[in-house]
Amino acid sequence: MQLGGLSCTLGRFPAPGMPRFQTSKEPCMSVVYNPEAVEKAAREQWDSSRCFEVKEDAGKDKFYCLTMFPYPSGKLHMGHVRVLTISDVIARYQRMQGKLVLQPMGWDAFGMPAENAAIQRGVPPAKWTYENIDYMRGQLKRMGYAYDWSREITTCRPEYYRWEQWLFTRMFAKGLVYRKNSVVNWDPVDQTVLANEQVIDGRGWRSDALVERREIPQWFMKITAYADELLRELDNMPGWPESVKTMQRNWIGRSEGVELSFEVAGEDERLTVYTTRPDTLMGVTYMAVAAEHPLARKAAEGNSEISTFIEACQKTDAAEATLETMEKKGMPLGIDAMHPISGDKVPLWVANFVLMSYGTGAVMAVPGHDARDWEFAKKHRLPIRQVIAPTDGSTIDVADAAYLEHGVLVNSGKYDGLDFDAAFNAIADFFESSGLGRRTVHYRLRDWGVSRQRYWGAPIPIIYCDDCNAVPVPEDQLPVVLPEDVQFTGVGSPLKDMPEFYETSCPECGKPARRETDTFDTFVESSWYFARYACPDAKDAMLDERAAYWMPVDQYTGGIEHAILHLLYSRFFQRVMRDEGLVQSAEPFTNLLTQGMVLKDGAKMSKAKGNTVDPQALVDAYGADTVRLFMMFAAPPEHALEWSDEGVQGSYRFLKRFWAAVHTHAEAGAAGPVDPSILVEPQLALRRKVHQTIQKISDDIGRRHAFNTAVAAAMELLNAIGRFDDKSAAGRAVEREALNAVVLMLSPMVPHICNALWRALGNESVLIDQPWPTFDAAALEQNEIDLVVQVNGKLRGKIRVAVDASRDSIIELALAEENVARFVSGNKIKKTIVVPGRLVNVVI
RNA sequence: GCCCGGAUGGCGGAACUGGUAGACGCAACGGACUUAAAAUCCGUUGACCGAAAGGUCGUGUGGGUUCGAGUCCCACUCUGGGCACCA
Repeated sequence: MQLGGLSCTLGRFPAPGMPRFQTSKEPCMSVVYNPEAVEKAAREQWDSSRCFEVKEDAGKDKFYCLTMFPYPSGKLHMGHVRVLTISDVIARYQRMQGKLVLQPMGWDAFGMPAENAAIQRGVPPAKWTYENIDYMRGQLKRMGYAYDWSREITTCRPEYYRWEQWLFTRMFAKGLVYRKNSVVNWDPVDQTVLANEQVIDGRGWRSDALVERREIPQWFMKITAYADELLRELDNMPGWPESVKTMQRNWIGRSEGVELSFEVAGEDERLTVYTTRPDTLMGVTYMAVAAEHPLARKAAEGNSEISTFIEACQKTDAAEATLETMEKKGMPLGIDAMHPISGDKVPLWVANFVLMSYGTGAVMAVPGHDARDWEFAKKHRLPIRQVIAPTDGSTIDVADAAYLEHGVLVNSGKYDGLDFDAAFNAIADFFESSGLGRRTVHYRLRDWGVSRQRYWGAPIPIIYCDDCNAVPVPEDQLPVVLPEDVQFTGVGSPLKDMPEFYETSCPECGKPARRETDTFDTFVESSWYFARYACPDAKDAMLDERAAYWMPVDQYTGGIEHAILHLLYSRFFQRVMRDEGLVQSAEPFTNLLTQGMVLKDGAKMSKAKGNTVDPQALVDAYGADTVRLFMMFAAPPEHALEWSDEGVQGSYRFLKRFWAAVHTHAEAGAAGPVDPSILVEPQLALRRKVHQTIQKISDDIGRRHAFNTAVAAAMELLNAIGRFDDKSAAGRAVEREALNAVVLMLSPMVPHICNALWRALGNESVLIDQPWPTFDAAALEQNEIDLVVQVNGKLRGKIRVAVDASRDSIIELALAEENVARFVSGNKIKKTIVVPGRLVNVVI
């Protein structure tokens, strides 16, 4: 971004105060808008009164307003500014509604970027993180966000993460965590585990080596134990966007199906598969197993072609998107399974798209009625058999494409003629009665793997003992503190080279034992921080009774990119905490606002892409209010916002006009209260506009969260005030009421300038404690309104009618309108539609 | 590949419940002020036809429903997000 030129023209603001307008009462106020001075004064006022620090008060309506806390990446970026401003506007608006508003801030402080910085610049992750936090905290304060800083949380501090270690041990006791093998991306050159993000086109980002799938033992949390509740409760969450709920429903992916087993020639163990389409069972023409499947391994022993293929299968990363888009490859194993009903031989293949860790590691293939199976069968010339026909009797050819709909069974022996439900039940019954299978409910959702082979994370509180196996660290030995003074090289975790960290004794038998050196996924910290803000200083418990007061969060705001993982994990943790007796509510977030991303050059702003825009330069040039205003005005909050450097000036210009309008009015002297009974038409019109605008902005902010149209409405009103030229006492009273309303209504968005303008208008009170303005219905009343007249749906004229005009008199006026009459003349009117208050449509 | 969004002037967007498409702002152009520039103020600005009145077209593409569609339905195109180790 090029702001060098800007600072030349904008860096030299006129010195505060021009003698002509200076008053002794407000030394830094003048008709020249000086954002730096105005904002500093407001900040000092808020800081010294500590007005955003809140204490629980059972007698008051609480409002917990929260933003997804930032990762301390170095400095604020536009995405932060956008979401934090949205949340701040809501918080300040709710305060004006009389609520006791909690708006806390903290740091999602563990994560990979700190390790990357350590590798690149040799700074220890802890030092880098704490320095970033200090810098970014300063930036947030400069933006004027209404935070209760006394509740600040930093997740890399032991006093924070000790409680998630504690919860983990509680979950261990309840059987909600377990250890199993799972796949990671292994970089064979750097000898390290890579994040999916660090794999580019199947190669390690630094080493450029082909990444391998490797299985290692890892800890899992049983989120699937809550799958059904997490799914069902979505139906009772009206405060969440439908799109997010739909994404979560699909992610959880509940399906009802049948688990059934096939006999394998020469094997004792049967091969089990899960299917939601048992009705297509007679169409199975082959089966596929994962490369890691024991049957594949066994077949590879005497066959170098198969073992080469299996090796090749493992030379790929573990991301689902990769698996789904890569070329589907497979090889026959030379082993046959037996079809459980027909007894036919079904060839067994090994395939690269089947994963051992998902489900049973084996699938039955019905190429006639499954798109992926169809493609694979075509490629490998496997038979495709039609066993389902359309219910409407039409014919299809499975040689052209798989038929995916439910239908009637054909070519299925005794099951022929059955529909989906009947066939499902008949075949499920067959397996259940023969003991070879059973009906099951299956979830796409998998248990949450929380182990990370990284240094900069919270240590997993487990001790491995040769005799006692994996033992959780006892509560009185928590926290397991992550050493912060380490040599970080990037090859493996330094914890693995620190005997002083991992050497310990078994809590159960006392023998020498070894600590777990893996750390938690950073999503663990972000899955409960919202509750900890209620009682950040609680020493003896994860949460105390204050959490019951503040939770659930009334308004949660964050990026749509978190629609699934973070929000689902948080919903899971909230339930774990509930079952531990720590909170009451099952759901952590009552209302969710997912703000769109700030894009630059059509892509998400990220350090990795190098397309970030630094808000600091804008704040330096124009002040925080201009940046806040622009972010609110540029787009509705849910939309992606394509960043453009232009347009910020427009917001700045508006604030200058706003400032000048208030001061010009105030310089002219006092103004009394409005007496509606003596107003005449232009005064009534402005007053009507004022109260219309109050009505609109209240709805825009309070209900719709449409901050962009709220700003537009305020701009319109200010334009109307500018055109209003009435120096009479009544005129000045109306203008004063109008300006007071604009200041109040813009104050959540641009709080600093409004703080100053409120005083300039002669108000002695503190702006942030003012109630939100209410509109006067009497001021909205009108005698006449304009209606649009259409002929056959096309706009042909406008008429002005009395508000209470009858339908007949409206039609009469409409037909009399000159242009309308021209289009109607000589035609028979078929019908006339009158939409009260809007339009007349004459159909000819 | 699968799931969830989006597409409206030169640009960001408005139109909330199917009822005046383009509010508000940016940019551009013209004018005022100025020695000049910046800042500020005033005006014009969807395309086309017309002297004007007014008309025709127009909300990614192609169909449909309706008196009336940016909005609802069907089929596409392009594009953003997510896909379990970025946060």
